[in-house]
Amino acid sequence: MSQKDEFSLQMFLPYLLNQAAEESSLAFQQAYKGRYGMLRTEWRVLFHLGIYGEMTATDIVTRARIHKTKVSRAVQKLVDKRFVKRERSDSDRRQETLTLTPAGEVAYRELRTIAEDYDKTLEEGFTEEEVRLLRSMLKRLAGFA
Amino acid sequence: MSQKDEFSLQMFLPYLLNQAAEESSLAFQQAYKGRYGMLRTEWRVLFHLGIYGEMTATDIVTRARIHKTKVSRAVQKLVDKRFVKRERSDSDRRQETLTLTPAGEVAYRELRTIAEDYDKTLEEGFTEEEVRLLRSMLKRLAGFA
DNA sequence: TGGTAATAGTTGTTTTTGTAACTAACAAGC
DNA sequence: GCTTGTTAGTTACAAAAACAACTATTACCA
Repeated sequence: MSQKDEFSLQMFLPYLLNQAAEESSLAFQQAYKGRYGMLRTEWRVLFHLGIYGEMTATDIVTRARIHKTKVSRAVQKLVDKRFVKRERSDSDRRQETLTLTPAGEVAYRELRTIAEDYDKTLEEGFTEEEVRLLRSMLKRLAGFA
Repeated sequence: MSQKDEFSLQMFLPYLLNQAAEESSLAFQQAYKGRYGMLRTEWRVLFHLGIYGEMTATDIVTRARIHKTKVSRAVQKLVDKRFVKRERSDSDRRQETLTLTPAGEVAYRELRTIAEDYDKTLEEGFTEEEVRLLRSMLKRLAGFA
């Protein structure tokens, strides 16, 4: 299968980023899907609550850049799984404050440990400096910087 | 919104990679979706044929790591758009050889130019050496290396 | 050569996502 | 205090993805 055209998909950053993101997400997906039957948005919501504590759905929308319908559905599923407690706020009865239940805390901590360990295996073979630079470039490409 | 937990999502490579991939894909999506009404799998198939020339659907499945049902449906849409010609192979009548039509070549070349230009804007602000390292790390994370 | 397995690709069904429209609560101005 | 606009979150419907089952053809091998 020789090249007809000298352009390479592996030179195209959006393509390369997507492939790297998909490949590197596979093993972690086993964890949250396999153990807890979660979808991608669900573990992200769980982690946001685990990391930042009490948040509203809109806080998560803003911070994680997930569409509000996806957040709404993920929260509903996490509530069904008894991982998240949802309470209408007294000061503004439109919004609801979300917090992890004890079971949610346990799930978060287990998944966080898996995430940390897995991240270390991804870093294997690269130097600390390389990883530091990779993260900083990715943050900028992601628009975090 | 202070941190309750010292773990950071921005330190977790799968998350960071996904955010960077999504953000960096947005602008290019405008091009293939807006101009040609294509989906992600469609431009990828188009590019594979543009780059490598004649291929079978399975070749694309293997090389692009896209599930065969997605490839099958993307090919169908590209055939409907008159961008791809599909022919049963004589040597093995199970497989079909795919090639770009002249209109497909035109679309490919236009999108490739947009891709190249866009890639350059993504690289802005980084040194050549940084970009080289980024690509090499992403290739390894993607399992290309 | 005839039977079983493997491969190429498609189709049908179920989940998940995307988009728009919706309800409920609050805010602001007059 | 009414009207208009905005915000928080949900729901309904359409589009797309995931997964499994299917047809047709070829390969293997006893």
